[in-house]
Parts: sequence; structure tokens; C-alpha cells
Amino acid sequence: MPRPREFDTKEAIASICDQFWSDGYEATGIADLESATGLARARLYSAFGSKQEMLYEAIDFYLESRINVIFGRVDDGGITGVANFFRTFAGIVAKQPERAEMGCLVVNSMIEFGRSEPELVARADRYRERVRGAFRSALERDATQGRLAGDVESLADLAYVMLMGLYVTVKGGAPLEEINRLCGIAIGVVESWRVGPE
Amino acid sequence: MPRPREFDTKEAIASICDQFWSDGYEATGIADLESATGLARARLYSAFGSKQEMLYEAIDFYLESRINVIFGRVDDGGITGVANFFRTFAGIVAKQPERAEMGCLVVNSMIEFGRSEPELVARADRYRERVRGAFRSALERDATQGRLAGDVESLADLAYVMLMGLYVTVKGGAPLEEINRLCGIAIGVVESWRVGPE
DNA sequence: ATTATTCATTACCGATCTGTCAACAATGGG
DNA sequence: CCCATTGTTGACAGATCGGTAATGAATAAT
Repeated sequence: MPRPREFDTKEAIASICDQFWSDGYEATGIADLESATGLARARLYSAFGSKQEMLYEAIDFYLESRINVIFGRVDDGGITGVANFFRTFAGIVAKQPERAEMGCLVVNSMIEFGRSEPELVARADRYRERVRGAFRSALERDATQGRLAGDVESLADLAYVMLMGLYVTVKGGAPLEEINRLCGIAIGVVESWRVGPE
Repeated sequence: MPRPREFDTKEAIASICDQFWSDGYEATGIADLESATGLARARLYSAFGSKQEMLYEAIDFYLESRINVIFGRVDDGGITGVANFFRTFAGIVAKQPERAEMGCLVVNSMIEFGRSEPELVARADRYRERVRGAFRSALERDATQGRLAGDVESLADLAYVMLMGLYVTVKGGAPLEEINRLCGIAIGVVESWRVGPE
């Protein structure tokens, strides 16, 4: 058996993920990844092979960790769960602006690369399915009780589209009051899906 | 009087705009701008000063030319005008996919730089105001006739958010059928704002 | 203890990046 | 015609980019 690696790969990927998330792929140099992880470049390359591969791993990490944290509470929360998700979103924008302005790693990467990289397109597909799936399963509950005005899939899609619009706007540095207004509108839309007495 | 410049600055900016629009800022090298404009690098630098300045001018050009083309028909079209805008959007995605996948230059730049560059944040502000303004003035017509279910500003904001969500999704390389579905949902939302007989 | 294997470290590579400089060309005014 | 001013040109500079080769250290099986 050979010499064991002295650092935790997952930990490194988490740091790399943060770096790409906050600065983007092109704007991030290997030197940035070195200081983010505390590892020399050759160590990163021996572990991951290339900068692109590091991004792929970072997105995979993001998909399996962050996304679950973000959407975990939505899953069986019904209409209220979806609305609360947007309320939480507004709260993060207000209280952790630096964090909010990082936007979403997948969205950022989608914009940076477009459909030029199949590896990223596939992950973007998974991301959308994940987000829409969370909204769908939340709405399913109310739908089976006849409390949902509309079909689950369409409303989940609409929630997804609104969320993407918010991500872009926040990342673009829109003033807080404008973002709050937009979040309020999204919440109003979601609440309007309710049928019957609360 | 000195020697006159042998190329049209506006024309050069238009080409530069296209280049940044399709490939993004970081991914575009000066060499790309040379072949896009047909001008040697020193000519570009003597005319515009720096790569950043070229982006600023490109966005200004985009704001004053492209945007008007895109949103020109919306301005006084009422609810129908807004709905038709989304129909046109879906049509472009279907018939000119390469074009559609370029997304929006301002949105792309917003994501690439975040709020790190005040010059860009200001232009992003103008962009949002332009888009929301177009939707507002379209809806105003129906509102004054009591044909609008909701207040103009909120519905214009919602249209804006949905559009941003669509831009991101298209740019991310989502399959055509998915985009068509999302566009259909947006159109349905807009149409639902109608009050009274058609 | 020796050895095979992998990890860690340092220095470095060629390519590419943005930006510039010096020499030359072209213009209009004196 | 000469001059001042600006545009054009091609080569080049300095920095940074992603990526790698070589050497030495650490491990576990033999």
C-alpha cells in the first residue's frame, strides 16, 4: 500500500466549490484554488486532473449537499412550503447579502458556459429537475386534497422560473428594496394558488 | 487637422457587442475582437482604451439599439403585447437556437461580474428599468380601461422575473420542449391578467 | 531493511493574456 | 512645401494562465 493522501478530498472540493461559486470559473485562477484549499497546485492536479474536472466535482458537490440544504424544507410543505422558501430567500438577501450575491453555482456556470460543455448541460438538467421536483412534491400534497388551483407541474415550473429570475436579479446587484418587492410578488403568486379555506 | 480614422466606431462597437454577447467577457480575447472587427489590437486600444471600456460601450450600444428592437413592439400592445412578446421569444428559441442561446448581454454580464463593477451595476439598473418600463407601459393601456386584474407595476415585475428565468434556462441549454412548456406557462400567466370580455 | 507505490514540494514550462511602443503614413493648415 | 497632429502597423513586453516534470518523503508489503 502506498503513501496515503494527507488531505480530505471532500473538504477540498467544498472549498473549491465556494471559490467557483463566489468568483466564477474563468475569474478563478489556480492560485485562488490554492489559497482556498491550502493545497499546492500539483496536489490539486494529482487529485482532480484539471481545472474543468474541479468544476464538475464542485457542481456535483453543490448538487448533493447545498441543494438538499436549500430545498430540504420545501419537499412536503405544500403551498406554504413553497411560499416560505421564497420568504427565506428574501431573508437571506436581507441578512446575508454577500452570500445572496453569490447566486447559484449552477446558474452561474450555466450562463458562463452556455451549452458548449455537455458535462455542464447534463448537470444543469439535473439541477432543474431537482428544483422543479422539490416544488412539485411540495405542491402534490395540497393537490391531492383539492387545495391547489392549477396542475402541479405547471405551478412548479412557474415557481422555478420565478426563482431563476430572482437569482439573476440578486446577482446583478439590484437594490434590496427592489428585490424585496420581487420576492413579495413571487410569494403573492404562490399564495394565490391556494383553493378553499386556509 | 490630423489624419482621419479609417473605420466607423459604431460599426466596430456593434461587432464587439456581438462578440461579447455570444462568448462572454472573460472568454473573449483581444484576438477575438480583432477578428470580429477586422481591426488590429492597437487600433482598438487607441479608440477605446481598454477591454473593459469596450464592454461598457458594447453594453451601451446594446441598450440603445438591441433593446429597442426587442421591446419596441411591446410598448403599447397591452396584455396582448406582453403575451406576444413571450410568443416571439418562444419562436426565436425554436427557429434561431444559436441566437437564443446567446441569451441577453446584460444578463450574462450581470452574472459574470456580479456587483463588483459599479459601471456594470448602473447599466444593469438601467436595463431592468427599461424592461420593466416596457411591460408597464404596455399594461397601462389595459389598466386604464379596467381590463387588468392587478396593479401595473406588480404585473410588469412578474413579467420581468419570468423573462429572466427564461433567459437563464435557455442559456443553460434546456431542451426545446421544456422551454416551450415554460414559455406557455408564462403566456398563460400573462393572459390570466385579462379582466372582462376579450 | 528493502522495495514498490503513491503523495508532496518546488521549480518550471510554453502558451496566452492584456496592453504598449516606436516607426511610418496620411491628413490639413501655414 | 513643411509641419503638427493623429491614425496605422507590427513587433514586443510583462504578467499570468493552466499544467507538468523531477526530486524527495512516507507508507505497507515483503
